[in-house]
Amino acid sequence: MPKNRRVTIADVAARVGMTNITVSRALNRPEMVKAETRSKIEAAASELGYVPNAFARGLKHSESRLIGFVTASVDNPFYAEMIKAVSRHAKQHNYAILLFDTDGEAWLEANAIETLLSYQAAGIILSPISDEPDYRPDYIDRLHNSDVAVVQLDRTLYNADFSSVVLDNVWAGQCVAAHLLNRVFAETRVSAEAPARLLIAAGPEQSIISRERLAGVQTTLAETDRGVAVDVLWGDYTLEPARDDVGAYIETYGMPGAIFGMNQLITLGALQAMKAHGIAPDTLSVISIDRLPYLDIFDIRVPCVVHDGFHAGQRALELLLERIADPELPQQTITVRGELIE
Amino acid sequence: MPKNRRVTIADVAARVGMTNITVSRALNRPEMVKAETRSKIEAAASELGYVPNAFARGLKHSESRLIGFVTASVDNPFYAEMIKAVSRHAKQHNYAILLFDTDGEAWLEANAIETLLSYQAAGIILSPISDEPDYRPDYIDRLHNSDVAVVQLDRTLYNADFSSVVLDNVWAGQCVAAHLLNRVFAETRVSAEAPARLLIAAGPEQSIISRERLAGVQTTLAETDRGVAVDVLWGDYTLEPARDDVGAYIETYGMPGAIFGMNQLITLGALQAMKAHGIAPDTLSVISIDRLPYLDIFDIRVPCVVHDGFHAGQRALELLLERIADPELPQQTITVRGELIE
DNA sequence: CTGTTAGCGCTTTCAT
DNA sequence: ATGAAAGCGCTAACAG
Repeated sequence: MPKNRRVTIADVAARVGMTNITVSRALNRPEMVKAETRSKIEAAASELGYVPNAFARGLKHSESRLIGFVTASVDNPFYAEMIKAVSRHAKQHNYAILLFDTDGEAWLEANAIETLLSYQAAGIILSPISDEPDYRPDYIDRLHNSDVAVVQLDRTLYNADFSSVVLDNVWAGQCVAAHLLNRVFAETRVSAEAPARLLIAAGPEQSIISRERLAGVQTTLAETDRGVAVDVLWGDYTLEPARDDVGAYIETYGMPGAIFGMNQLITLGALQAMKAHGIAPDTLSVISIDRLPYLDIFDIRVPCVVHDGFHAGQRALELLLERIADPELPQQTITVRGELIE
Repeated sequence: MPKNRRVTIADVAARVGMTNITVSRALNRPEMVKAETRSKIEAAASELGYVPNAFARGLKHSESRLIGFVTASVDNPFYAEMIKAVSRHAKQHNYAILLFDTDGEAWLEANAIETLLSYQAAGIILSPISDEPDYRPDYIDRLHNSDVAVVQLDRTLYNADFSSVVLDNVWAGQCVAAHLLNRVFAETRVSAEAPARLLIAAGPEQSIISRERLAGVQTTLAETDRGVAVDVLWGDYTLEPARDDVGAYIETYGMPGAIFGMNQLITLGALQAMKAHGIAPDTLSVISIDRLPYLDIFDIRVPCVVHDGFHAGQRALELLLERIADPELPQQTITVRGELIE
């Protein structure tokens, strides 16, 4: 059986002996049509299996009910959580989500933006591949010149004038340092010769997020007279380099007083390195940003600063909807503060 | 500064003193246009910031480059992996992904399908909220009557005639049973009075997937003369009921010989229940389907049958593309077999 | 190689 | 309360 030609509004109209426009109205502005006509039309529509054509409608209005979500990694659990939040709230407002996983590639990110523009996306939630100052993609201007609403999420483009929902990274660093001072370096006294060492496994050296987290740690440490020396290993927010570099560090300098992993994957890398060097997790204090899921079931406690991804995603969508409703609104930045979980 | 009206093909045409169609051709069929004209047009297009209107194009062709991905849980890591695979391969073929998280709600699933139909989606990858025989959503017929390609992924609708990529659930069950016979119940002898007990924490009682996994276990156990009694706790693939029911079971019947959790969350629930009852993970053998990530770092070994979500997603997209290319192709079922990881 | 015409499906005028 | 006509932006089909 060959598939039937698509049912249009005209087919429905013919069926009930009316014209297109009446059908259109019956379906979209029911109050403008006599109740009797309307129910005839509705019956005919569902009988024929009428489905409105989103393209025709979009072309007419030159606006769409599409929101783009652009991220470097759908499979990062923190992003998955944010996607879930965005998706859930978007559909409450009758928007659908176009999802782009850029895989960390600049050209895929540029493509994604281009595609969203061509679909007249009402808004874009953008978590770019990099927050480093020298990443200045060409699409920034096109975005500014178009009338899409844009909200950056978690990562932001350096100096780009868009709204954003970001984490309070300085605070997260302070939190980590405060916890370490209380628990791990509590005994430490000023001692220039053999200072206590804190090893920080960070993201990229130019990443603003990493630098803020580091700055948070340093300011809090500087407020005390405890002589804690900080060693930083720059990485890229993935597991492998963190594992290798922490391993190399331990071989060269021995065990530090504590290790701070700047995200989930980095921390897991550090823990793997420790395991490879026969260091049990409870011998060496490890602290993280982002939760290491379900470890509590096994009585492994890695304290961490946890951010509510669901909340962040929801706020981003709210910001986006506000800007869609009123494009003249000033850009806003919302900061989401994490919480230390022991 | 007010946003400029959208740049159309006509604006570009005016700029270079040509007509629409030439511009259209220069952009889409470069070989049909004189090289010189083409480069003038390309220059003008990029200068004006021309972006093709996907709606106009879609309306014209009555086809879109959109693929729908409908799932009950974006935040399930197994699905996240499949989404990543689908997304990566879709963009290689110039398709974008419309993502719908149905949150386990039938009406949201129906909405998602409706929306995809209205966007003339070229194809839909569908992982429905339930594979139980009494879940027969209305949209099945609409899907059959339309010309969207549909591939079911992981979960399938009972008796719906769509292609699908599913896991080899019977085999997974057999694998689990074989492993238990080798390692845990190796010593067990026929003993009608006090048989060894295997506790299975399953999904919904009517779920085909759960029943297949169970059937796999039972056939393999039946091939031996080891007297292993199987107790099944039906649940819903989430953590909490598994945790509570396993806890209650342990209180009533004491510790079983082994526990088999039918997915990641169920197994985690079982492990939580064990912890609550002071049973260390290495005292009681636990086996799972789906990997419990990163536990090896902590020397916790929960053997599991692991399925390659990335591969499954990729196969699903391939199947979909084949059907988009040739809608007359017969429906196919691809079975992905897991692997036991100790 | 380039232009004219027409139409995809829908909805916004402006009538009736 | 309903209808006629026009057009959103783009591209087949058919000239030239």
